[in-house]
Amino acid sequence: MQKPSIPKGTRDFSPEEMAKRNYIFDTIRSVYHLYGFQQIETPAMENLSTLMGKYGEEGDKLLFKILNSGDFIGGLNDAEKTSLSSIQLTNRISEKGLRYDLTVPFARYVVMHRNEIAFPFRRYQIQPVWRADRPQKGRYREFFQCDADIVGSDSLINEVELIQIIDEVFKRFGLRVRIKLNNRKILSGIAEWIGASDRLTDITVAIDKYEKIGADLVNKELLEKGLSEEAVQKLQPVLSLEGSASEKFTQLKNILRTSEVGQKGIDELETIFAHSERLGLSAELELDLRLARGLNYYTGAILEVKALDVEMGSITGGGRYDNLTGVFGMPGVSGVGISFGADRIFDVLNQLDLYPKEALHNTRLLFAPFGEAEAAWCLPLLKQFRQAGVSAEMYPDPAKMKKQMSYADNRAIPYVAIVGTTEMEQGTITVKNMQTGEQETLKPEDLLHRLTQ
RNA sequence: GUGGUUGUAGCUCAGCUGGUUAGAGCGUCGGAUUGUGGUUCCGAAGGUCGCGGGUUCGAGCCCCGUCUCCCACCCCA
Repeated sequence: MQKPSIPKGTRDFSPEEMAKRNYIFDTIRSVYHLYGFQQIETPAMENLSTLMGKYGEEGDKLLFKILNSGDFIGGLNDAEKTSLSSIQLTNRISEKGLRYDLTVPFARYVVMHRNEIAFPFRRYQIQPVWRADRPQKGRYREFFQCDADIVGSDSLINEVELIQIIDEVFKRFGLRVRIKLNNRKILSGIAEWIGASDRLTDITVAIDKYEKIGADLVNKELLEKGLSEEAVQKLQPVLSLEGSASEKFTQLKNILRTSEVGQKGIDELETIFAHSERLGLSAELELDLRLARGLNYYTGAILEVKALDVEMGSITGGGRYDNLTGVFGMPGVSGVGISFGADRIFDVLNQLDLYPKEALHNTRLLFAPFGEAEAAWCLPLLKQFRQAGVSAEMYPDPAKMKKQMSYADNRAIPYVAIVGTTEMEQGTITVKNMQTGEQETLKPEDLLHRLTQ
């Protein structure tokens, strides 16, 4: 018999891990509700035609494809079997794929349900997504995203609200973060200004690495991508802008004074900054002109969140996309959204051990009967405690007290109710506090009262 | 997808230049203790040495392939 295993980049979650993960999901969910977002779910698999071409060439490669059911090879003749390229063959034998993110399926959802939706539509969605990426620390092939989007509204107030949500969620986690903001329109303006409008994607991909690899290597990459020496030189003062957001805005306005789109981007960000500063934030809010983000459907504000106290990639991302539903035949709908990376947040909270004790809820009371008669006597009590909201369980087998005690110890159950013939006769329970080791004999209703105070 | 690295008990790891029956700690289970856990003592179970092939009288160790883990790219949560 072969040892069992699970696919590369996937994980099992133990009860303890699930308690922690649910704490994360519950926290995010309750903040979403607080801000008036409604939950939807979409299927794990989508038609490949929905997914392909939405994430760029790289993204298409990372899609998990599902083999057609039945005799998927039957429709091919012998010549096709040998002559088709693997891409052509894929198109013939696979027409479904696992979702790569939640945003594109959401766009598909909005188009299909446009007549039922009241716009502006504030929806959230917490589901797993799959990417055929090579796994690494903080990178899995199956992971959860926690998306919130607002579609059908151009207002920058939506961006401000999403930033408030991010701030509130990380405040509740007790995690210090920096929210980095930029705007694709500013990046367009910069590309225009250095005379390389057509190279926007290459520029954004390169400068996105600035923090990691430094100015020299970014410039080297830009030159390799075919930008002129002059254009790269012209870019330098923009990339190295320092100071507060307002100082950066002042300088940027001057640099991009001839670029209409650039000015628009600056105006948008200034509005978002002004509102956010007025409302107040616990997190740091930073204008980062080197922030670019890969997903090429973003058209306006873009944002990313970094944890301050631990080394980890971005733990939340988002931005505005002006025409995501356009590819599904519904033009003119603007949306803006964020996505919490639950799996990375999980890793970060683990490293810093930031879980509140009460979040890792557990059985509070274990009934430890000496035999079957005692167990039967305990059953109604068990029900009574549960009805009063005390999470309780009973050791079901007639086992030695030592074994029942070590079970309670192992499960970290704080109270054990010991019931033997003496207790049954007297109608009492002997309760042991597992932390202090103290033990006393009480009437069941007194114990119940104590545990529900 | 490219390059590198790793894999021995449930976990963390030893294992000599290739040489008899592959070890330790922790954990698990049983007992010391038939009404009491966390400490202590005694004992036991648990391994096709990731998988497949090769070299050799002989392979955990050498060679090839493959899978996995981790790291750097690519990209991203």
